[in-house]
Amino acid sequence: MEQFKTQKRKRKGRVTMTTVGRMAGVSQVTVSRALSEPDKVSPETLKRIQDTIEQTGFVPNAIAGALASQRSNLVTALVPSLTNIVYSSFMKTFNDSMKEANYQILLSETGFNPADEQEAIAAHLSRRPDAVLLTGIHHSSQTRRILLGADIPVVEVWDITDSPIDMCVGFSHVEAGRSVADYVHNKGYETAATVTANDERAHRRRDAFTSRLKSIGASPVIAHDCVGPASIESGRNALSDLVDRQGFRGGVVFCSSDVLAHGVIIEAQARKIRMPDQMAIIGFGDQEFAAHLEPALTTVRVDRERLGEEAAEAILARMRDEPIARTVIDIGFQLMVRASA
Amino acid sequence: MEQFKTQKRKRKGRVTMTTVGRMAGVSQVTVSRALSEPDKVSPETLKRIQDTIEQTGFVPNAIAGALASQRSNLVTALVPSLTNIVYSSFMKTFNDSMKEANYQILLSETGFNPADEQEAIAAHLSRRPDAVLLTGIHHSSQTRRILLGADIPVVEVWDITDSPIDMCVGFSHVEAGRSVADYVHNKGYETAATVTANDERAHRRRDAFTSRLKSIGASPVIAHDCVGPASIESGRNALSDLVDRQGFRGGVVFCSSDVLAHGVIIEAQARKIRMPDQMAIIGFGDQEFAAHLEPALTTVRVDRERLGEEAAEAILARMRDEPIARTVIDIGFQLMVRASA
DNA sequence: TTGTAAGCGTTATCAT
DNA sequence: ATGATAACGCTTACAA
Repeated sequence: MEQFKTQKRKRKGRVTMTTVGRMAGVSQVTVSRALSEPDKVSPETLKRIQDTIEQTGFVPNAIAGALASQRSNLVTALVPSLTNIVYSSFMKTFNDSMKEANYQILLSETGFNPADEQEAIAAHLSRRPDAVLLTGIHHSSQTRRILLGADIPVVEVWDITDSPIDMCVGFSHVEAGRSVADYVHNKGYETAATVTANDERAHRRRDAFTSRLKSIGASPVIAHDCVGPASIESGRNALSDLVDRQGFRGGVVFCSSDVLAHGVIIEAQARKIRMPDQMAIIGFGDQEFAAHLEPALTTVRVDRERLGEEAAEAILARMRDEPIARTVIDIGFQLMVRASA
Repeated sequence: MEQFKTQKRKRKGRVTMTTVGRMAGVSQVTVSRALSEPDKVSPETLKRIQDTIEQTGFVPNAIAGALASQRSNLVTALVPSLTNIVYSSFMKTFNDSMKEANYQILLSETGFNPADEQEAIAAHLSRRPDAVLLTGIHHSSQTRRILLGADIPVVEVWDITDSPIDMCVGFSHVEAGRSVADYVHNKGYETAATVTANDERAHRRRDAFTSRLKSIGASPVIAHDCVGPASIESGRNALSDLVDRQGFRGGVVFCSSDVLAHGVIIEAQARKIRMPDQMAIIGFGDQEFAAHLEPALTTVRVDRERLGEEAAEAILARMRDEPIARTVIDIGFQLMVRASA
């Protein structure tokens, strides 16, 4: 049979509001309205439009929508690592809260150096997000500048400062390190060691811990700094190093993360070191497993779920043009004393 | 008339290519070219434009660019969970590979039910991504339809099928379950139990494991199914249940993830059960810690890093309009035999 | 209730 | 090498 192309197709026959409208016998605007303000469209028209949409599988073009309305319904976020549960746990609640308000999250990993961050932020801003979440408070001045120029809510998390770019939700790493030092001192541990991942904030906790102990007059702290990221393996290696090469003979070990502490515990067990009397272990983060290790891990709890929610709430409040009560929210931390120290 | 136009809708002084051009004494188009094809612009003009960009902190509007060019440089991905290392590890390499090709990733969590997925996919497609990654191979027919209608590369990962929507990178969960069963049988373990998280693919591995053992003529497998997601805690509870309530007296335990297996090991240790002779443990996933537990965990390794890379490569090849060698890539799995079983 | 028209800030296509 | 002009597919006045 002869087949005629009855339709002249521009572009692979993409379905737009215009085509939907044509099929439903209305104008493009009416289709737009049917989607965003259904009340303002007569029931019959609405029905016809909805049927056509269903039938064609039409999906509105949010890009065009964003360009026209100057709102992208996009929020971008930068985290140091996509695979680290510490960050993904607050991103999860942040994501959930924002999704509820109909925002999508564009997530990227920040490299370690500020130049990378700047590039990443520019890439994000080119998508014209309605808000931005950043992990950490140290940013280049150029970064701050273009962020301020974007004129959108910005929330910095997982650390705290008096002078945020816009808003800030986090806690003091220095205070956390000091608190652990005080606990250790009050418990009467004679000697202390640190096991620290390669992470700027972990370093700050370690330094605060060490200098607090020093100022209290305790004996010098032995330090093992891991080369890479935290892992069970590097925790085990760390204890081996402390014991075999640095002459650590017992006392307390403050680890920069629960994962490292876990590795230390496994290694100590393998070496038949009794915990906590011969060796006490303190972690950081209070991850899910911390309470369920043997011995249960003493650690510092940060409410990451709440952090994500507060960050979302801060952004949403600003978007609603609400008066902002506090632009800096300290969610604090809590020492979870368990069997290991 | 023209006087009115000028007064229309005055917005905040956003910097656009037009304003940059005005400042640099060229037209908007030339600014666009300076950014995308610098060679086609005279060195002096280029310099002037670049200076102006630097000075104004201009960030190109990718939304407008995407609308005009019909390419978003966006790829969207759907994973079951943002916090599960299993998924984040292949998303990391996928992300890295795509970023290298100048794509950004929009990531979302899929709920458990297919209706959620459909909604999520529609939301993603509205951003007009240049490609889509999905976790899993089971999708509603409407989902398949709008995905096909989008006419972009689609890759389904972490499972395998002969009839992918477009392309597929993964492995057979059924084969994995069977392999473990064969190993268990050859090792001569008399009794077996399973500890399984609430996850469709984990169920398939469990069922394949159980029915293979049955067909070989082994004694029935005792099963503990966790309510929530995998965790150390649920692993410990699982073993308690198996031993205290289901009368499991030893043999081998096949866990649906290394995390659960870890919990089982901790509980077994706490109960002074000797491993592997009294009780052998097998995990799934070969996560970083598996090799470093005591006893080191026997588990099934899936090369998640490679999976992410292959998925990216598949998408990129299709975008380059290269002939596609295989639309289904089986990356397989490998039994890592260690001390625990 | 529905439609018309003017953007939104780019890229693509031709001219010059 | 540079520019004018038309898309791109929507939203937002404003008109009917």
